Formats: sequence, structure tokens, C-alpha cells
Amino acid sequence: MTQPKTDPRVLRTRKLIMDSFIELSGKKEFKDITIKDITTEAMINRATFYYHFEDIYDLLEKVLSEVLLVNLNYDTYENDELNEEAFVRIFTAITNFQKSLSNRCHRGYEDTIGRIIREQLEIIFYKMMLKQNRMEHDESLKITSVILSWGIYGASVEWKRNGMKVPMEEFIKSAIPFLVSGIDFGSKI
Amino acid sequence: MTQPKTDPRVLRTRKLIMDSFIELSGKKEFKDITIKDITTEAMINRATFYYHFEDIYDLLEKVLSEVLLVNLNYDTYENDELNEEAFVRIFTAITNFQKSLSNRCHRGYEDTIGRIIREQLEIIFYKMMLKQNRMEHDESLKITSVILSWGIYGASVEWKRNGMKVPMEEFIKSAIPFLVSGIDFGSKI
DNA sequence: GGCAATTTGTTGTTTATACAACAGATTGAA
DNA sequence: TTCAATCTGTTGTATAAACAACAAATTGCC
Repeated sequence: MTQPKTDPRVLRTRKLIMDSFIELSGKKEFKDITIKDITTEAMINRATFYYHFEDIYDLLEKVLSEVLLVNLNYDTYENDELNEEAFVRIFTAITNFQKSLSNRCHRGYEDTIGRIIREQLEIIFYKMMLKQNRMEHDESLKITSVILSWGIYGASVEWKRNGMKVPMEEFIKSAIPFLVSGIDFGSKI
Repeated sequence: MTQPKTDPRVLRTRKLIMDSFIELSGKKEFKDITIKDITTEAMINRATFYYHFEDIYDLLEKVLSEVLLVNLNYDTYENDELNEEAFVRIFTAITNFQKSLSNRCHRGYEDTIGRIIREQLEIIFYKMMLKQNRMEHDESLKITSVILSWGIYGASVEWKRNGMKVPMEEFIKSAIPFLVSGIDFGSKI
């Protein structure tokens, strides 16, 4: 629980870089954004960029992760239980997230984006289940999180592929009964 | 002309401190603002404050100078000549500046504020006259700037002391003919 | 293809900022 | 007044950021 507190200079610089990248993403396509563009906008030295990020793809990943977390309203979920409402909200969040990205400038990075979404979902599901089931670090919960993250993400992809005919909420709700029974399994023993 | 370019870290940190101070000034009285308040708001270390400013009065001076410069729209004046319109605008600017300050939180610092205003006026007058008179660094221009800065500032004080009965523009305009003839003296030789 | 210009990533050195610890001053309440 | 708590200003040390210089890769144009 007691994390070693990261240097405020680091937080400040990372925020400058990420905000600049988001800002630039609104003006240019991803492929046209150079490191120099970002560091100039952020008013930091180009070498400093490489102190924090491997390259521009690393930055992209981290920015997307963070934006997604904000969309998912992370703090709220930490205190919530994994019920029908939670599934609907998470599904809605990631689906909207994907829609907003595909409108924008990150064409050709669907795979990356998909991976990022699943990774974040996995973390969130695991934490929520851990809380709900009151057990120690449990391998079976981890695997369940993986399955859920792939499942929910897949559902989102499928919904788009089907032409988004059914309303989002309705679409996911039809699968929830099964999901919730499955989730409750652990706590019923 | 070729200034040695200040470290971007310095610019960034100074801005953080000054902005935080301005922000806090809106919430608290000056006397209740501590260095810790400022550095916490700015998310910088307290020791770093003392790297840039002697103390909180030093900060106050520099913030006021900067705010005043913005009010005076410095860049514009650099290209303008010192005619009637310029005098009116400068007078209006400093008078409004003083009014806005006395409404706020800096009670008891009228002397400081007055000195800051005169210092800035002096710089501006000198630059404008230098341009207008096309002569090298000239001591008589400097002295004239001093006299003008005190004079204009005094006029502003007097206008307030008289209960601000006459409109600002009218008040200063009545003194301008003399001022402008005086100023033109140099270029007429 | 070939060539110039730009971009990428890296490195070594200098400088600004973070941080903890300190003594002395100031505040405020008992 | 007295005492505790807070605030001020300073110092030494560790670390992040700036900067300049570089080779290699990429881009764009002929």
C-alpha cells in the first residue's frame, strides 16, 4: 500500500508529454507526429522524452491506457461490486472509447488498442473480484479476469461488426445473466 | 539583442510559482499566504522557491510587474510613438491597475505598488523616446523618463484622491498638451 | 537508384529541482 | 508569559532535465 512516491518532476514531465501528444493528435494524424513535435509543444528537451518513453508507440500505449482509465472512471469501480450495472457501464465505456478512437487519428493500431483495452479490463476485473470474494491473491481469479476481459472486449468488437444495430445496453445485457452467475460462483461456496 | 536564452526549466518553474500565487491571491489575503501554500499549489519544492525569489515580497513585486506589463500591453507600446493617444492609454492602464489591486488583497502595499508602477513606466517611456528620437543611449532621456513616470503616476494618485469626479480620459488629456510639446523638444532640434 | 534533409535514438556533461534536516523567528492558544 | 506548533530561510546531496553532439535510420525529391 505504501508506494515509494514518485518524484514530482517525473509526474510533471510525463503529464506535459502526454498532454502535448493528445493536443497534437487533434491536429495531425498519428503517423505525422514526430518526437520533436511533441517535445516542442511540451517545452521539454527531446532527450528527456527518451528518459520516460521507449518510443512514440510506447507513448501511444501509455496515453491510451490513461485515457481509458479515465473513461472507466477507475476510482468508482474500485469500490463497486461486479454486478449487472457494472458490466453495462464497463461495456459502454470501452465501446465508446473505441468509437472515439476510430473517428480520430489512430488508424492501423486497432490491435494495439485492443490489447490495451483488454489489459486494463483484466486489471479492473481482478481487483473487483478480489474485493468481492475476500480471498488472497488467487490464480483462478486471474484467469477469470483474462477470460472476462477478452469476452467483454470481443463483445464490443462484435457489436461494431454487426453494424451497431441493437442498442449497446441491450446487447450486453442479454449476456449478463450468465456472466453474473459465473462470477458469483466463487462466493457461494 | 542576442540574449543567452534562459533554461526552460526556470521559465516553467517561475510560471508555476507566479500562477499559483495569483490563484491563491484570489482566495486569501496576502498576509495569510505562506510560502508553503504557494509551493504546494505549484507542486514544487519549497527550497526551489528560494532559488528564484528572495522572499514573498520579492515574489509580489515580480508578479505585480508582470501583471502590469500585460495590462500595459507592452509589445504594442514598443512600436508606438509617444503621442496623446499613448499617454491616455498608459494613464488609463495604470489607474485601472491600481483600482483592481486596491479592491483585492494587497492592503498596506501601496508604496510597493507605486514604486513598481513607476519603475515599469520609466522603462517604457525611455524605450519609446529612444525610438522616437533616434539617438544613442542618452542620459537626458533617462531623466525625462523618470520625471514622466513620477508625473503620470502622481496624476493617477491625484485623480483617485479627488474622488474620481472627472472622467479618466478627460483628466489626463488636460495635461497632455504640455507633455507632448515637452517630449517633441528633442526631435525638433 | 541516389542524394540531401530530417528524424531517431544514444551518450556525456552541466544545471535545476527534490528532499531532508536544521536553527531561528513567528504565531496562537493556554 | 510560556509553550507547542508552524513558518522561514539555508545547506548538502541525490536525481531529473537541459543541451550539444553524434551515428544510424528514414523520408522525400530528382
